[in-house]
Amino acid sequence: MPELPEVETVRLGLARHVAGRQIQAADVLHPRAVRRHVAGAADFVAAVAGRTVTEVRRRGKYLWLALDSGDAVLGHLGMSGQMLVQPPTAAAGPHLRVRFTFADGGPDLRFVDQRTFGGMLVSRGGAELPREIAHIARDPFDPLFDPDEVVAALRRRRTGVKRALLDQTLIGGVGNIYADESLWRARLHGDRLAASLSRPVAHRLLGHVTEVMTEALAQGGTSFDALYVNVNGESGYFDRALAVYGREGQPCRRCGTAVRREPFLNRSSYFCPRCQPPPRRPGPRLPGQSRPRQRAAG
DNA sequence: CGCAGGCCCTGGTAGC
DNA sequence: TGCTACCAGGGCCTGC
Repeated sequence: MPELPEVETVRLGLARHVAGRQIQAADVLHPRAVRRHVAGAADFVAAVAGRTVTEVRRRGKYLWLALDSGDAVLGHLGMSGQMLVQPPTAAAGPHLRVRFTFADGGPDLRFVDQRTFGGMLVSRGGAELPREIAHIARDPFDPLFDPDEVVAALRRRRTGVKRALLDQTLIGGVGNIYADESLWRARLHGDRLAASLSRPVAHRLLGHVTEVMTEALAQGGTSFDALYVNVNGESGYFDRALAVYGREGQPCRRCGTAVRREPFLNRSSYFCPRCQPPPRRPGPRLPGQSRPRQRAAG
């Protein structure tokens, strides 16, 4: 699933293959792909036609093409989105949602998204930073990312530390995979109350977050070639390096204890029950804490 | 305002 | 074989 390292890999690919080129036209093949462009698909298309891509930028899991008009084509890959650079003659796959052709007659940019959680919009005047994502916090790859500030904010949260890590208004770019991996490295259970972490422990956790995503980016960077801007939907080459995510029942790489999977926010958390002991709960159950599977009412 | 949880969506797969 | 249920899950939205 595309998290920060994967999105940054895509950004690098787009910067290489799309920056500096003039868009000839855009074609929206599925309305849901531009559902967040409230002015509609026709307006989206009109806003990009004839514009030149000046830069490709990113914050957290969002990325955008800065245009010479001052606008931006803002995109999010969701769970299954891909930005593919393909020859205009390449056949359209079943999940092609938006296609951009270029005035130079070179490769198209194609937004392909099976599950349609992703999408695009044109942000007016958003070339520098789209206002639509002003609430997204800086991510660890951002030069202005301030660990002290994030640690302070984290320690103000009265919720589980994993929930806090996934909150994009606190820290950008962390998803389920890297949250679990970071917590394993820090030997912390995700249900630990964020506010209960000491300042040094919180700093150490943040260091692991940065470290694991940096390592993943280094792996992701190896896996795209000239005409294919990699996302590949899966975890990429980094999946073989994962310590806990997706490894239910397999031995912890540190202590050999079987990795456990538990329901978490209608998805899963993976952790080592020995290295990452669940917090004791003397009082009422912590909200958001893992609990046995419950069926939704209805 | 902080926080919890529902919902959106589809293809692959497990189970019956 | 064909059906159902489940799974992946980021972010927006609502409600408390």
